[in-house]
Amino acid sequence: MEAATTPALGEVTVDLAAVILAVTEGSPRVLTVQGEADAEWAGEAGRRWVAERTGMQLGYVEQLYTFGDAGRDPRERAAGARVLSVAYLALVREQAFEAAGATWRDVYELLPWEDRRGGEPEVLAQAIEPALSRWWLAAGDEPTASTTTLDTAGGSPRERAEVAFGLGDLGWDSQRVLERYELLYEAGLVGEAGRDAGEPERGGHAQARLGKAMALDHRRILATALGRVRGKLSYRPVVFELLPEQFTLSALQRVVEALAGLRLHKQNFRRLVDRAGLVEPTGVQAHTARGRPAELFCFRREVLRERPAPGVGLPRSGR
Amino acid sequence: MEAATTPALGEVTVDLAAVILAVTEGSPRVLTVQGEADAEWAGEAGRRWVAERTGMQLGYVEQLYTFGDAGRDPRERAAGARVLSVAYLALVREQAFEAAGATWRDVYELLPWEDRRGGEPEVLAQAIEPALSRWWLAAGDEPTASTTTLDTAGGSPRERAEVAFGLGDLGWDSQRVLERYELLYEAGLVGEAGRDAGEPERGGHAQARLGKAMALDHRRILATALGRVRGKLSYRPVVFELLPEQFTLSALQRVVEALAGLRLHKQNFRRLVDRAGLVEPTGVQAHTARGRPAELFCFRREVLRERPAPGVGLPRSGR
DNA sequence: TGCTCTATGCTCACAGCGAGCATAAACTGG
DNA sequence: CCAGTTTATGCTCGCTGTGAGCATAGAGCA
Repeated sequence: MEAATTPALGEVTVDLAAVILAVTEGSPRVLTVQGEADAEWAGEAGRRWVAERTGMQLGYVEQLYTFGDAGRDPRERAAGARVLSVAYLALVREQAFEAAGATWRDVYELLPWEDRRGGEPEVLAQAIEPALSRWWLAAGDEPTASTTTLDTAGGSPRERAEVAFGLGDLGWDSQRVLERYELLYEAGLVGEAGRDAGEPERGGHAQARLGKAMALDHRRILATALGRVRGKLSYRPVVFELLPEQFTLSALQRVVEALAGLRLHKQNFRRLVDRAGLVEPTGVQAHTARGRPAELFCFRREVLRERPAPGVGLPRSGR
Repeated sequence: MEAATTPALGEVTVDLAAVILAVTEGSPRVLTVQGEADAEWAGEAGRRWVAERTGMQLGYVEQLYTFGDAGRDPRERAAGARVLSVAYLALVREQAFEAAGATWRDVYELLPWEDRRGGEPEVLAQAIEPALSRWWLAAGDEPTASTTTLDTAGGSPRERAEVAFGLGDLGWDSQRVLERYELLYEAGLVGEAGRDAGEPERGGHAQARLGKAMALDHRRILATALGRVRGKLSYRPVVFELLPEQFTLSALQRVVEALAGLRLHKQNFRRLVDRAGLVEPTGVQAHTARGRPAELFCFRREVLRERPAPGVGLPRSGR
């Protein structure tokens, strides 16, 4: 690591990655766009950049993270340069599945352990817990990397795993998406880990890989994005970027649940968005297939002037 | 802006910026280090990179933001390339003022309107409010830029200013540091604005500039960092990265107050950190100059296993 | 009509937090 | 030694937010 003072000029390649999220039919979907582009992105130029590639009109856009780990892109070896990806997160409204040739992927097919709407997914107890505990036993109990930092819980592989996945009596923190993915990666439980290590494809008896792998480090980027959105839900009105102008409270709740990967208490959810002033009734009834018809609501902009952090506040421990 | 599809290879220069924060003698201080370096930073290599330049041992480090606006660096014109800075935020413990030639600067000399520990600073009512209202009157009431996004409050210059600075009966949100700086920049109230526009230095009768200017967009980066730290305070135990191993609750409170720029209710602060399980008593008394001696406490690591988001939770509206 | 399904209203209990009163333990100058 | 100052620490009151559940409303269907 003596390279720390190496000048970077000309040795770094920069590209852009956009993680576009939508919620369709009750499931979060992702569209990843990556490519070279001008460095400026956050403004209108970035919206156009994506629009050109996907034919979509982006709503909310924010910078997500800049990924630059060594070995994250095979082009590095080819070009002899570090490849840096500046990733952006964008939210778009529910829309046609196949928009202009773009292919949406179900987020929870890529990160199955993140969906707890149907209770704790069996992949956790069946595959993840036993594999992780085998891993931390093998890894020993020395704290990983930087003990200097108080933040990254504990430090020992075991403690990190327990906190990230809420094992034992610890609660599930829906925002720790990246921590979980990185643990699974370190423990070799996701396909990318073996691939990046240059292992051949595993055969039948091998450990089942969790979720579907993605190209490069796209799944890590997706995990970062999902964690970010989940966090943002509780203090910014980002959900409304994913919904049509008017919606029923149930629809709103379904979108929140889809992103959070949690089931929420219905009455309390209504009370929350109502009393927080996030929505206002339109007086119009939705025509529903079954059951009592619901009223349509819309986002109440004034809440931005009233509350410093308007959001839907997920429960602390999802179980 | 047809450049959106321009390939970036070779046209982008990347460097690193580190914003190092400490709290000394009750005031937050900043040390900015910028320079070319290897792209990988987050890990040990980055700590060494800073250690080489400043002789400091970093504690907590996280990636802050990647700055890449056009025109942010004069080298762009020279090199004909966009300059991208990947900025990191680091926290270090209270230490000698002059560490190995590094010069600390008082954060609130750079962003004076952010310090409300002595009540609302007079610069707000005296200079900022009148200048901002002149600005929004001149700017008209058309929503700025992207109305597409529901998030960025309101959109009209006036509403943005009112929300960011908590004008009228709106509350002060200590985290909106960047929003405030950018508004002042847009309104031409900080020195960098005129400089970047190529104006000559203002003479006597000109509008007084707010706070001390910094090179390039360092002050914007600092504002980003301060906002991030303030946010982090409430859900991560980052304060303890700035304090010695053992500390009195008053010392802890002073550091939090320094960062938040707010005065906190003493008894409630004690109750908070105590009942949240953030600290544990050591049984040792501190030898104080005056008043009843205080007990020394230390960070309680177990809290990381008990709470999903351990932090000190600042009040929503500081007034 | 009774059943199912979804929407909506309301209550209870408890935790968290803002504000303030009260006391404790050191030092100071008379 | 006492009164006054200063800082630390303990405790209470009241409001709000939130988790959990009971109950009712309104629509379609057998």
